[in-house]
Amino acid sequence: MITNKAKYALKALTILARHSKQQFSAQQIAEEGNIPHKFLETILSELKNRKLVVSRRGSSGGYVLAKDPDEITAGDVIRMMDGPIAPLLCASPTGYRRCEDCEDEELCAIRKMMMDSRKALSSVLDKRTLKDLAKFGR
Amino acid sequence: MITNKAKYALKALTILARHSKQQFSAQQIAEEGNIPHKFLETILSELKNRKLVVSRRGSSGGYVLAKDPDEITAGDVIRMMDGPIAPLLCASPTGYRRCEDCEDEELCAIRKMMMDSRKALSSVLDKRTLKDLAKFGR
DNA sequence: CCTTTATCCTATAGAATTAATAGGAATTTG
DNA sequence: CAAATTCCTATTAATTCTATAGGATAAAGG
Ligand code: FES
Ligand code: FES
Repeated sequence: MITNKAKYALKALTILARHSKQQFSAQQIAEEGNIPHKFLETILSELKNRKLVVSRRGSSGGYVLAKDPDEITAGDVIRMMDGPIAPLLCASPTGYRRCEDCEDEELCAIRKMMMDSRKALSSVLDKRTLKDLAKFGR
Repeated sequence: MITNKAKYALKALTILARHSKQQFSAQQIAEEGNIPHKFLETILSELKNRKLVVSRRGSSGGYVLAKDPDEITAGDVIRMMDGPIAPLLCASPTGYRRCEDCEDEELCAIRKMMMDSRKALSSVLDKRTLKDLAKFGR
C-alpha cells in the first residue's frame, strides 16, 4: 500500500502534465485533485527539492513540471515519497538492507519471491510515465 | 512494503511446511527462524484462528499445517496479516474502498495503473505456495 | 497427582509513521 | 503598496507497528 502522500503527488504531477507548460498554483491543483491544500503544499515543496517541478513565487506564480512528462515514471514518484517499492528491503535494489533474522539471504526463499514481486511491480510502475497517466481519462 | 508480522508468518509457515506433519513448537520455530518468541506466539495464534495451522497443547504439543503446503499461497498469508496487496484500496478486489478524492474512478488513471500493479503482484504472490517456498534453499 | 512443557488470552506500551494543520516569512506581479 | 503565492518550520492527533508481560489452561509422562 502506498500513502496518501504518494497518491497526491501522482495526482498533482498528472494534473501538471495535462496542463503542460502552464503555471498552476497549489490552490488550483488542490481544487482539481480534491487534495488538502496545505498538505499538497508540503508535497509540492518536496517535489521541487527533488527537481521534479519548478516553482515561481508571487502573484500568478505556481508550479510547472521540470522535465518532459515522459521522463518521469510513477516509480520515481512513489520511491521519492514512500521509499522503495519492494515488499522487503532485502529485495530492494534502491533501498537494500539486510534482514537480521535470515542467516543466508542467498538461500532465502521469501527474499527470492519478494525479488520477483518487486520485478513484477517495477514492470508496471517504472514503465508508466506521467505522459501515460495524463492521456488516460480525466 | 510488508510488515514483520507478515514476514514472520511466511517464515513460520515455510518452516512448518518443511517439517511436514511434525509437531513443531513456537519455541522451535522461533529458533529456526530467528523470530522473537512472544511475537511469534501471537502470530501463530492468529494463523490458528484463520485455520492455517492446527495446534496441540501441552508437553510435546506445537503446531502443524492445517492444509497441504500447496494449498496455501503467499498471497493468502500476506492478506491475512497485512490486508490487501493492492497499492491502493480503490484497486483492491479483496479490500475495495472508494477514493473520496477521485470523482470518477472509472476514469482515474492512477487507479487503472494500480490495478495493473496489483495484478502483477498477484501473479507472483498468489501463485507461490508454501510448497514452493519450502523446497527452495534453507 | 505432580511437574514440565506447551498453547492460549488479554493487556499494555514504546516507537514510528501518517496525515495533516498552523502561522508566518519571503517574493513577485500589477 | 496590495494581493497572491511559494516557502519554511513546527506541531499535533491518530494510527499502526513491534513487540513484551503475566498468567490461565491444557496435555503428557512419570
Ligand atoms: S533475507 Fe529477507 S526475508 Fe530472508
Ligand atoms: S480512484 Fe483511487 S486513485 Fe483515483
